[in-house]
Amino acid sequence: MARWEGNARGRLERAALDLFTEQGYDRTTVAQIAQRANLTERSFYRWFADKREVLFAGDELAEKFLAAIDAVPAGTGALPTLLAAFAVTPQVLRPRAYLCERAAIIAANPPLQERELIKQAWLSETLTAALTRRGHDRQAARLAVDVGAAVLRLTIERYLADEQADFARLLSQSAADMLTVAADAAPPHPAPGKPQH
Amino acid sequence: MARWEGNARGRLERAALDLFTEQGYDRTTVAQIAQRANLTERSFYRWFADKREVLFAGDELAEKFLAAIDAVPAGTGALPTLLAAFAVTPQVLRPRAYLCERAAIIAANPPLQERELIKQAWLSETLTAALTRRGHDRQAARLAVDVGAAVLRLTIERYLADEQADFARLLSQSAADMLTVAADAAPPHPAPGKPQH
DNA sequence: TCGGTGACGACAGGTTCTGTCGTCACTATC
DNA sequence: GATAGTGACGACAGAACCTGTCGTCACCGA
Repeated sequence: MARWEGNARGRLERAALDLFTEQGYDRTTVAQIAQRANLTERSFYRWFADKREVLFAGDELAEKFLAAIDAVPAGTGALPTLLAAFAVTPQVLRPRAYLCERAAIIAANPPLQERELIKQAWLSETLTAALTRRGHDRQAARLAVDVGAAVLRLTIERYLADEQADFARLLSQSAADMLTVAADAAPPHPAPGKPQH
Repeated sequence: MARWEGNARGRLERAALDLFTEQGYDRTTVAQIAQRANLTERSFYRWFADKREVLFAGDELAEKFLAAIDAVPAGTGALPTLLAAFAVTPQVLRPRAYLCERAAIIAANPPLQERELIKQAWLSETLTAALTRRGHDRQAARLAVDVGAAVLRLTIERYLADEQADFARLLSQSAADMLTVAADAAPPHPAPGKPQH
């Protein structure tokens, strides 16, 4: 047979991406993916925990973020720390063509969206833990991560929509927009130390 | 047989919750749930799309939020609109005992967490659409929803942790905390019209 | 030369979920 | 009342996902 060709994992990823694009996610079976990669269904499950995971391999983004957080000077606020870390995103971003093909597949399939969301949730918890280790209060850290994630989401949306965009510039623009939106919430209960006129 | 007992859906929910608590989510089969409810496996899938959905029925929260948004005066900012709507949460919140049992089951099972996340994501999109219909810019609406969701998450966490808590009070406290965290993000790039001293 | 290790195929089996069809209770209408 | 329509249900078959287990083959170090 076709054993020992090497890079079995990569062959499976490539076969899966192609088949998902050709005939849709739920109309392709794991057996088909394995067959195209010259492997058996059983071997697929040795490399990936389940059918969806073949589209979600790799934790480089989280690792980059954690390393970048470590590089931020101690004493920096939680949200500024995150925004500084997010600036490294372009270093690990795949080419736009790949991102778009993958995004189209995920957007069309609820099971894949579930996996995407749980990965994002895991990233949020990882970042929260990192901030907590740096001395931030747990609830404040989680709040900062959630707000930071909102900024990052908007930044990526704008980045994918604009071929020529500069990531760092979009990031600070989105942060500014977030500030505008957030400041709007002051009226109901005035912030301490900010007496009404 | 036990046909026509009535309230088949409710019997299935009760049986599922009990079995999940007794022996765990993945050690209970759909056939077992159906059997305890005096039904067949096939009937389970007539009431619920899949095994997980039995824990996630009901959209009262989203409906309440949408109605509350409609009641907010036109011209109100996106985030204040959301925070005002969130104040109706206690009206549809189940008893703490139920929430805790359910939360324990979900916390112990990744597949259920995925379903929880996708329901939250659906709620976010629903709220974003509602704000957009009210004339808000789409990106700004999404930003407000994400920030609002962060506030709501923190509020609910505090609410469940404190038996005597008043929801409205916790909500405005969390909003204030969010403002504190967000304002911290100003330094990197000064907001327009806010010259540095 | 030989034993250990890792990748793989082959096979069996459990569980989830869907399609299809026939049955039975309820209801409306004549 | 007889009749037809509708909805809930059971029974059966089957595809796809995922796991456990075992034997085989290539590679690597002693």
